Amino acid sequence: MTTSKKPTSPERPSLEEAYPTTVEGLVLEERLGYALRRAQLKVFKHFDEAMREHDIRPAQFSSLVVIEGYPGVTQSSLAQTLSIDPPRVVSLINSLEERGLAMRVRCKRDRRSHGIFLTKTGEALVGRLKDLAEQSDLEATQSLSEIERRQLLTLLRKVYASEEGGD
Amino acid sequence: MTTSKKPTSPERPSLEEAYPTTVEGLVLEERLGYALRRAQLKVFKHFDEAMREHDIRPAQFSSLVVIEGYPGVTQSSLAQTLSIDPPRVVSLINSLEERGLAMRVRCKRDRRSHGIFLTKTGEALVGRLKDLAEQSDLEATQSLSEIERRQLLTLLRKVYASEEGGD
DNA sequence: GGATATAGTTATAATAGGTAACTATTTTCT
DNA sequence: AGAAAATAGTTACCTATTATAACTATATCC
Repeated sequence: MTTSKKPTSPERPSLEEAYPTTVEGLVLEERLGYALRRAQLKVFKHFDEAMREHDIRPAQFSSLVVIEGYPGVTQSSLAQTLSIDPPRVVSLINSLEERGLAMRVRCKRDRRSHGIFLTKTGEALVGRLKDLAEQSDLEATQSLSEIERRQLLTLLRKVYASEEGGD
Repeated sequence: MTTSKKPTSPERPSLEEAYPTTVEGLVLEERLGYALRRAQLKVFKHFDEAMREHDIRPAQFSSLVVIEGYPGVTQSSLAQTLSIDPPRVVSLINSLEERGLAMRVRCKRDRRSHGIFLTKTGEALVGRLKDLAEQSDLEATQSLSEIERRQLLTLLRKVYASEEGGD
């Protein structure tokens, strides 16, 4: 209906009164999804900076950490753990393998699946990366006290851990 | 160095002992960035479902809400408020305009800039969308008490509001 | 042993997000 | 006033992320 496409303000909008260049989100600030996205944006920005030297992206880091904790983990297992889908794992592991950080080992029992292992370089690197990530998190959340940071982590885990209907 | 590309486990990895299909994140669970991403994934999934009927994406919703709060807001102002860059705003407003939800009005004072306004349909829709978003947030965070939800929001805002070095 | 399921892969497409360069207008400075 | 610089928006382009569908090779089930 074309009649509904009129501007809501009477006839001539009050553009003479310009708003400051940045306005507050108002209702938006009450939205959890929005707050999450903004906070994540900030934390990831710090993370990127911290990892730039090693050219490691978030998903690569997560993979490395899981592989370290579970040497020989399968790709499907990794996919489920990280909540990403199989094709994504392929390119992820490819990139790690190309850089000599991890490698696939064909499983003897079930030759369809691969176990993934860190190389020596991979193992050395992931140790360093964990420190950098830790420090990056702290910097990104400087505005929080240690208690608040812990609280935040707990609350976030409580949110995503309850996979009710899900994937 | 090729010598470093050997698997860390002795010679034959213990693939015989397969891990369960989903393993825990271990160190990963201590990472704020990871927790944020996972929580955001979940909340956004709910949001998508809630908005599917109206085919509205998160950025479109945010824009609509800001425009509603500040009728006549300029595109650059919107960009700064939502922390996105100008080209992104263009396609965003284009999509809203094409669907008859918002419209650009050239500013008489400074004819370089446009004020953005909701149409009548846009205004009607955003009211409905805000309810849906609110409900979606509640569903996505069912595992939290009302107090915890409030706490989480406060902590998240505290994180992203402190724009220290950044944009 | 043939149907079915699974692990991984490939190809492909949609989308988000970001940079650089361009147009139109306004402001600044001499 | 007029040239130079700045600003708002746009366009074109490029990259990374993520999801989907189809394919292969193995393994399991009846």
